[in-house]
Amino acid sequence: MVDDQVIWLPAGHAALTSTPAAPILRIVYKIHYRAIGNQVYTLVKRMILVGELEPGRKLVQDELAERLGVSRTPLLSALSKLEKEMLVQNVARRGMFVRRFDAEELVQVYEVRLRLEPYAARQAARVRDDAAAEAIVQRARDYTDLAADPNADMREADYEFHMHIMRASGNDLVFNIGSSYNIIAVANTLGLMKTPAESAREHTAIAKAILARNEIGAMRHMFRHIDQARCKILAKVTAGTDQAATPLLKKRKK
Amino acid sequence: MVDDQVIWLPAGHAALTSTPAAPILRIVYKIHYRAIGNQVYTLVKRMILVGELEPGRKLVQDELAERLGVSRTPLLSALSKLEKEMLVQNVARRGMFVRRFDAEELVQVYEVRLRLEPYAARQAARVRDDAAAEAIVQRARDYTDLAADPNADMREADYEFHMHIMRASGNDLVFNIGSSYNIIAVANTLGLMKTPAESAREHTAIAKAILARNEIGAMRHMFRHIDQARCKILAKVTAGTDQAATPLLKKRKK
DNA sequence: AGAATGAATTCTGTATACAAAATACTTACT
DNA sequence: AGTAAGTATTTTGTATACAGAATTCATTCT
Repeated sequence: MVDDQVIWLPAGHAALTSTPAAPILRIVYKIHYRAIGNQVYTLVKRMILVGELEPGRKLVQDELAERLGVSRTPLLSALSKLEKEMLVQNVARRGMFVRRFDAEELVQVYEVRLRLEPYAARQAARVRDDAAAEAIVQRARDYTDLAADPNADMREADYEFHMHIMRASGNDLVFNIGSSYNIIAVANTLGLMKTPAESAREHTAIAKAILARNEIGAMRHMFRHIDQARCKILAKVTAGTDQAATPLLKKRKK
Repeated sequence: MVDDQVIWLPAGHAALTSTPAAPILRIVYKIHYRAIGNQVYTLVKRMILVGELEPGRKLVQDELAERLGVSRTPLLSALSKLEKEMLVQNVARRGMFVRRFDAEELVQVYEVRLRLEPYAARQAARVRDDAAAEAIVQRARDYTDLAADPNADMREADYEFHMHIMRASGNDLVFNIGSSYNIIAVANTLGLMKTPAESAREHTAIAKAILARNEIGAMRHMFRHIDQARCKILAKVTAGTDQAATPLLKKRKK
């Protein structure tokens, strides 16, 4: 169920993936069979997120199907899912287009993240097992390492860190929502909201709190982490508008 | 984008639905064309939510396609979307099954609702226009009226009330998540957590706050409304641990 | 009779086919 | 030459076809 949401690190997530749990109890000895449709879904999703299929681009079905070496049938299933994820938009009788996100939508994504991710962090701190905690700490380290390189693309590392926490929360719905929609924010480089170094510090603090089973700390750190980025986006969006940015928490002034 | 998520009251929601916004600027004079695939999606979703297709039931593609009078191709797209919504589960090479939600998953749904809906109510109170406010108040009235009948099925009215608020919040993503994951409908699968009269009172309070542009009040009322139901479910879950509280009615036929 | 084996059937996953809509291209006309 | 009409081509939306896996049924063997 949680499967096939993974984009950047299939290997890393594979370990986290739960088995399909057939409605009929029966031990399945077979090697994991993965329908072409799902592979196509994952591939196209990656192509979009990586930017190989840029926003606004029309996805000609024959062309894309041939490129992937499959027929249009599994491609259609994949595109249907992507449409539900708002990554792709179907215009009747005209075709599928890679969606273009504007700043306002980005704000909405951040509003949702602001509600869900602090909860996820708190839950992760509460219910995490050692493996999950270690994985999160490792992702924070990875992010920090990568942040040293000023030219590095931080999106993958950011995605991994946040998704691991949602996964560790034990709330599959949150993880599912995250992998379906959170990526949107990641995929959209409206410019970095913070310096990588800044984010790296925050990631480390969050990871530490989860490791220490510090529920409130994990929640607060996560909240601030997201709220700050949200405010920066809001500022950009409402540059000329009266709609005031409403920080739910005052920024700390140093 | 927000289209085709609607289950119970297509007419009511149709007015709320935004037009597709084609990537290519062009005025479309044509009458709204609705792909069979989307209709199939809506129909199957309704069949599942209404219980016509009960949890655990295998969806034989030929059978279902014939019943709907379409081929398997649009059905597959629909099922792909429903799979993403977790309403349906695909078991490789065995088929699609209507998912069964256990109590634990219900708790997860409530945890998510508890984070998103108070925010939605607050936003609705802030940005609502008069039409939206009136619609919400009306839904609260409808709910109250229906609650007078002790045998009434409250689910539709509940769904309508909550979805209208999410829609009025102006955050399409929240609305999308709500309708995608059937958050409301699913949350009610174990039966309503409160008496209809109790809920009716709370709905009225929420609607009133939104009408009065009382942001904090709307948020608080909504929070309490959901939190109480969540607590009751939690109680059920923890209480039922000794006694296997999973009513699995196996239906084997033929 | 009951288990085991194998054939027949059903059903999924995927490819291909086809009609109608949309788009691109030609040609005729002013 | 520039525009409009008409024709050809592409592309979508949907149906049908088909191979092989899963399931059921029939048959044989003990």
